[in-house]
Amino acid sequence: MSNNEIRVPKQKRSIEKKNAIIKASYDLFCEKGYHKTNTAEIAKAAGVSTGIVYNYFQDKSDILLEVIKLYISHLGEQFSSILDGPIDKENIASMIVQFIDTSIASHTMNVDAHNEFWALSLLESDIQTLFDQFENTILERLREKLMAAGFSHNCLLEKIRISYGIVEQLCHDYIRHNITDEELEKMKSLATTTIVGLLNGV
Amino acid sequence: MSNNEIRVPKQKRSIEKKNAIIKASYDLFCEKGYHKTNTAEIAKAAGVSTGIVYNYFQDKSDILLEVIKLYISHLGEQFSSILDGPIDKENIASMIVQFIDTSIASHTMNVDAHNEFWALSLLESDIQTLFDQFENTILERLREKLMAAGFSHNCLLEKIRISYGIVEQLCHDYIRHNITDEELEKMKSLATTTIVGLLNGV
Amino acid sequence: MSNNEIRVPKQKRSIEKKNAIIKASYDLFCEKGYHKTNTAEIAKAAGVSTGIVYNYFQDKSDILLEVIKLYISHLGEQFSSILDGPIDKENIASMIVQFIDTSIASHTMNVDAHNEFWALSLLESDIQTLFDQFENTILERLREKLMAAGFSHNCLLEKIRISYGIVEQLCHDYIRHNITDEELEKMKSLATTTIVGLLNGV
Amino acid sequence: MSNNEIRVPKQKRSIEKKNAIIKASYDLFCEKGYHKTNTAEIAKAAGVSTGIVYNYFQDKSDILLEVIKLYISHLGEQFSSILDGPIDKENIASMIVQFIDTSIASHTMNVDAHNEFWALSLLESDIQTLFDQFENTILERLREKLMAAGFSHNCLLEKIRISYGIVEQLCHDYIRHNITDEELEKMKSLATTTIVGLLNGV
DNA sequence: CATGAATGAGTATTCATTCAT
DNA sequence: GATGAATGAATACTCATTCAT
Repeated sequence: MSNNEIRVPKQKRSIEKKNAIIKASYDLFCEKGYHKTNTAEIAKAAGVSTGIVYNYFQDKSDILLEVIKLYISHLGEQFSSILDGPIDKENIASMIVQFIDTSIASHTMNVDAHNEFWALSLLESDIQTLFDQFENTILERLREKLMAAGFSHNCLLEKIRISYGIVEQLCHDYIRHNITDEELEKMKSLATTTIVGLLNGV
Repeated sequence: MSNNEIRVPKQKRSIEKKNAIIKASYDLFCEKGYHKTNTAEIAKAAGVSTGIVYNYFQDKSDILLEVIKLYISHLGEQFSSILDGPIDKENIASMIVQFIDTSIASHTMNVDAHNEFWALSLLESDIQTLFDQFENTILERLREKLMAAGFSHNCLLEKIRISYGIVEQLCHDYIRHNITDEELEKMKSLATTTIVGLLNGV
Repeated sequence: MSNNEIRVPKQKRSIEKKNAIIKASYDLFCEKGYHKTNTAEIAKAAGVSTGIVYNYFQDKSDILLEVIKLYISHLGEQFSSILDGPIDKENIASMIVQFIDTSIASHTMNVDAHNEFWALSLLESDIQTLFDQFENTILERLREKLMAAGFSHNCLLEKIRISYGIVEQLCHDYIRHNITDEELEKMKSLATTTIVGLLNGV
Repeated sequence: MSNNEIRVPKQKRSIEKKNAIIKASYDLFCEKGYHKTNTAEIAKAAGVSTGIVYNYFQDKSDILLEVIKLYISHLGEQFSSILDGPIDKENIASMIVQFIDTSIASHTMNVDAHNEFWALSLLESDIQTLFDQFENTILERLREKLMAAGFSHNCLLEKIRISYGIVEQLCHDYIRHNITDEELEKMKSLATTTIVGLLNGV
């Protein structure tokens, strides 16, 4: 009741400290998992006392939320070059290859983060919402890009969702090592062809 | 660690007791989640003492493993009618629709179980392996079926993996309520067409 | 939610253990006060583990409630000889003297317990209720006794309440050392006379 | 312990600040209780920084002591009209009624303050001493008044102590709602008669 | 085999007090 | 003097696992 007054740090030092806590938590959650990381460890890794953590965060799950936001912003950055760049209807295949490669890189770069945060998103609706919003934003931006590039408006969002599923499955199979490199190449090729066909279809 | 003498129950009563524990755990994990269910609750729900649980299971995570196996066997049963039945190359579209509907039903029937166990699979490699094996088995059986039905062997497994991703994404979007029923119908239609094209493609 | 199942111990060993916890808590609360006694100390003093405490008690304040009940039962016992014995209208004065002496002895015997538990009764309504019930019971039993002894029914309970106040003040003054022994004797004498007059009055 | 240099504020602003802290604490202690009020809340309510509190007070319990003094001075004021006014031996009954009414009003006005501070007085000897001194002062002043009004010197202080106990019990019963309004009236009447008799007695 | 009482390590959070600025 | 960010010790309660009976 009384101590709900979480500081919104405006001073540079405070912001740095809050970010240090988020960063330290991010690393620990990836390394040990959220549930197996305790607040004392977070404070120590961030170079602060245990008490001060609660000046910046409501509770431990509040830290998690910020960590997830950080993770999602990383994801966003990785796709920004594609989403911000121009799309040419003629070169759509190369753009899809680029998207696939970026997705694979993004998943591979930090498998632990992906697994941990994705798992937590399935368990906590707050986090689920964040991921859903992110996914929707990305897909919507893609839709606008593709519309601008002259692709048919017909069922465009649905086509993009299906395409997104194809790419996700590809990443999933790759990360889990269910497939060989040879298979991956075949899948990439098939995926690209399929998506191109889908987008160009009626 | 030293007490590895977990009984493999052969007596009928023992087997029933072990199954009761697994069933009770399954229900509780779906209802409350694995982490929020404690062993005392499991024992009580199964109608046994807390101590006896450790005669049948190494530890709590060992119970989880059995529960996951049960869940996976449920999943397998749901797809068995499709996988056991005949596949006709001409009617492939209707078979795909059936597969999609079964997948959606399977996910929808117990969203909690799906979320909970899927999340745990991301966090524990033992469980991940079980799911991977299941996925591989299903996809392999599909491949054999499709080969028998006369589909081109060329990249067939890769095509199936991509198709599987399309269906999973569809289920995901449906469960998360990101899409309307109208969108769902469009996606089902698109998905079917795309998969048919994929399987019939070069 | 799930662990509200506080055992009501029926086995002899369990009852002994529960009583050991209550007794140890009683002593510690008197010695250090309720707030400055932690659950680890209670468990240690009772010769049990910290965890088992929560098999018998809901939480720490639940222990306090039982301790208060024990204290009140002690108080009750100390007055039982007076409340159970016969009262003769002619010898009412000596009975009052006896009551005063018992009250003083009761307060003096364990000043710490009196102060601690009385203070807590002012801060927690649960405890206040227990004390109020005790006071009401005692006064009611006195009323019945006095009625049986032939005292006027008129305003009898009110007279008893006032008399009770006189005795309490006396104990209070004695314990706080506000008064000398000489004063005490004078007050006892005055109190007795006043109460006798009150009870015999119209 | 080493920093005993608590400032005795002489500047007007300092005194105001100290008083603001005391006043804010008084209100908070009544509202939430001493233990459930933290120093950050006190500082905020007083409009000062948390650090400055320790320039004026040794520690938190030192604030409490000042708050108790304030409370006691409030109590004193409430009785001053009676203690300062003239007492006529003939009209002693009405003066007693007035005293009773003032006592009840005083207790009723802020039951929380009464309970909280009275409880703390039982737990802390410093506070106990303050209350004892107050009680002794009041009773002594009453004694002087009554002597001046011509009442017998014989056992006068003892008579007053007993009378005081009667009034306190009355307030206690009233606050705890153990008694009905009808009972209260009877008790007030009986109390007055008893006290008058006591003071006029040998 | 079976019981369920007992263990005790583990953890998020609070808050009086200090101290760099 | 004044600030309020920072400290870190303290504590109730949980729960997987064990073991005496």
